[in-house]
Amino acid sequence: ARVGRADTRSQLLQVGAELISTQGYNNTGIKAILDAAGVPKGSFYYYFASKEDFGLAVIEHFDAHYQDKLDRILDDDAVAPLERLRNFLEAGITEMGAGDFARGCLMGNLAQELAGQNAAFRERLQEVFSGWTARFAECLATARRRGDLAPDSEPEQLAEFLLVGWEGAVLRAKVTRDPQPMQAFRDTFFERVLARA
Amino acid sequence: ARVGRADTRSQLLQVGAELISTQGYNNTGIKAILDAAGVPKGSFYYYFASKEDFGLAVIEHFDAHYQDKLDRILDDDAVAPLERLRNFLEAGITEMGAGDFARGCLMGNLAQELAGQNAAFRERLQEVFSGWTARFAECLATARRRGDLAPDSEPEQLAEFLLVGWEGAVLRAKVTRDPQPMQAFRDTFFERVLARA
DNA sequence: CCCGGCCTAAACCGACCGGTCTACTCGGAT
DNA sequence: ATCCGAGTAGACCGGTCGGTTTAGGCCGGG
Repeated sequence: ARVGRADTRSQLLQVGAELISTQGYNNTGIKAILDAAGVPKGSFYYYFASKEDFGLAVIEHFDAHYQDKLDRILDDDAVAPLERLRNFLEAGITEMGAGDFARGCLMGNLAQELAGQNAAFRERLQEVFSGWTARFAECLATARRRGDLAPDSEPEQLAEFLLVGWEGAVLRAKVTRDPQPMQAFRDTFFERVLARA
Repeated sequence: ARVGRADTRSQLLQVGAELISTQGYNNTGIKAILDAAGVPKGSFYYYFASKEDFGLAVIEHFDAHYQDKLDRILDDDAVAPLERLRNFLEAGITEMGAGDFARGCLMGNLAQELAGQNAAFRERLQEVFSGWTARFAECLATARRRGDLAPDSEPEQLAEFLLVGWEGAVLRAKVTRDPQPMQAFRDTFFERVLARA
């Protein structure tokens, strides 16, 4: 039973992540999450102190799973480092297509809605984004070491540029409803930003 | 009186734009807009059929004013075209600072919250973003004609890249609460994307 | 066998949501 | 002098919001 109960918590986080990434945080009521998960209200406030506490837990939950994805793609030693980055972007395009280009990046959604107003969310999101850029930078540094990037390239700067541009491309794709902005960003990034060897 | 009344409408749009750009669309109630504007509820539904209708009018209102700003900066013949683009980015950084990096881009906010769910908003935002990239592309084409950009540069592609990256930089700045992401994007964009002559 | 705590279950709360409705003010045309 | 419509004013509506409370089912340890 203990196990089944722990599942209730993570099921709420899972369902919450899906609803928030499609509808946004403010527009997703607790009741909607509960209904979608088939869980009564009492359970929600047993596991979470408030909606804010829940939202922060959703970030935690999402980030943990996303780290696994980054491990799988960006630490794949069978693939050249720049190709790993390309695979990461490709995976993002596929995911966006799977959600009909209506979902977007959960962390981006939360940042847009809450970073300006809520310090706790802002600080946690800052950590998540910093973590992602660190992973990109790591990959880019490896590429530079192999000579796939010019020696004067700055991995951290390029990594931040990638994160920022990619989030923007995802946002743009939500508006166009097609993969074109993401594909165009990917191509321009590789051809005009990274092309330097 | 007729004039004073027309002002009520645009005052609602103005106040609405401010509140939405700081709090988001879903999180901004009509009552909050009314209170901030000192206008009773009856007037709101006299001028606007619904909150959605109001939101679309806010886009219209904002876009019209933004076109003026783009005219002033991007058509400034006294300045070289690439410098005009730089001035545009600089103005954005200044504006973000004036709002303590908590406000962000109104169109970006609306896109993030509504593009995935509401077709009317998505289509209108698509037009706005297309209009902006067209202005950027125009400026970039002028630069290419002057020889400030390599002849094989593609203005439209670069313009889309700029829009996307800039929206992402604004989002990132909301999280870091400082101008660094926007400055870094600007520098990398000019040094590594446009540098080619 | 029964106790005590984990967890479910849902009725319930005040506040607030978007939206409706009616009463009213007031300036200009007749 | 009157009337008419533009626009103001705000009470009011059903529904939903985030959050609280009370009750009880389930299950392991004594």
